[in-house]
Amino acid sequence: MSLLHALLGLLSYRPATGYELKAAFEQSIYFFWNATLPQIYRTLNQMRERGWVAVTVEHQEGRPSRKVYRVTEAGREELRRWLAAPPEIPQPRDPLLVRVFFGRQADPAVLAAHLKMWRAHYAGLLRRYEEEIAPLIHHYAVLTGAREDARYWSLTLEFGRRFARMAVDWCDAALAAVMQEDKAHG
Amino acid sequence: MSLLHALLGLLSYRPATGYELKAAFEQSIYFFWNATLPQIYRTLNQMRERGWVAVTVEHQEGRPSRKVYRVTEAGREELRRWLAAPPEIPQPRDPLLVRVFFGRQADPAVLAAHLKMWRAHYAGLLRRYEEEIAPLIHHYAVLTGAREDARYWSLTLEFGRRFARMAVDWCDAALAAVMQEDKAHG
DNA sequence: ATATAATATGTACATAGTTATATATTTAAC
DNA sequence: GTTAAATATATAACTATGTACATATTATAT
Repeated sequence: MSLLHALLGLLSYRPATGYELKAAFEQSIYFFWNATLPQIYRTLNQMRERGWVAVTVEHQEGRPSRKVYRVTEAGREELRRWLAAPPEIPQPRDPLLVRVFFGRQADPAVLAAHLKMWRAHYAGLLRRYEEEIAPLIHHYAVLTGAREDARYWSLTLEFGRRFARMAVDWCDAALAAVMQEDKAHG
Repeated sequence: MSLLHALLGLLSYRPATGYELKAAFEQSIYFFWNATLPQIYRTLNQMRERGWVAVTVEHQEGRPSRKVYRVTEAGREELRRWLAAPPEIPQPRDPLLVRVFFGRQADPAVLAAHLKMWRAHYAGLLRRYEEEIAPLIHHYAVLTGAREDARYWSLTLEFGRRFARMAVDWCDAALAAVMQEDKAHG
């Protein structure tokens, strides 16, 4: 299960609470894996049951206690084992492509609007990669001295960039085709 | 729910059994959505409960009966409604990218092996698109006269082609980076 | 003749993921 | 001073998906 191992991986950098892990996700793993808070808390419980993380409850006067999770040696072993296991090929699932597939039965103008919205999302993602994520990786690499790690983070960022660029380009081509259809038959 | 509407879409071409729908999936929708047989049967039951499909049981002597599903007028309306609804942006989930992200903690040689396996998958998919899926679309378009539909099918095929090509290219770049790492520190 | 694969329809169980809700504190804005 | 947003930790209920198993027929290969 990738979520469990993604959490194990993040905790291998430093101990954290469930909430902090969710925040860490949103700046990194989010782009190729994500989880909601309830899912993270449930998975952390599973990890504790298996002895892969240990919990320290930090009591604070008059405030709810923080549950800080840290990876155990068994957890580090499990992470290494998982990293060496052959990767599963993901099953892509995209509702837009289903809509395009059956596009003949839809209004071309509506389909074009869908494509424009979808294109805007990936164009925005591309901008975010350049302006937010790339500097963030550099910042972390310099600040924490994780230069070796940063090389691998950059590889996944590069995947995101290429995917978003591909999505925008395909969308332009699809939009041209759909709008031609609209003119001819609408 | 995209699965339900993908089934509705496939049934809009012609009536079919659950088994036939699974086979149809594997030649088309499979590349951007898929479902197992149990899931298809369960969803067909839901669709029947909502009045979107009607079932004809074809009894055959000494053989188990075929349950042929056909879309109702209410079902066609639901499909049109769904096609016009704004598309959800999918959350990408790829275990390989999680492994690359934490790649610093793995053996570079093992990571390279993962990337090679992943690359081979997308290279094979690209070949399959050219040699199997593209001719299949042409075949269907000519045979059934669904030339208008075929344009939309081709748009989704083009997405698959571009994605696979991007995946192969990124993999080559990532492999070069990882193997350099292996030489330097392995 | 025998075995295997393909056709055909499911149930039961397990896993994964999302949405809604509850609670309480701290910080910033008005 | 009050309100709203962000921080922080969850539980419950629901939806979606996947794996294993059960059953029976037909066609094909050996």
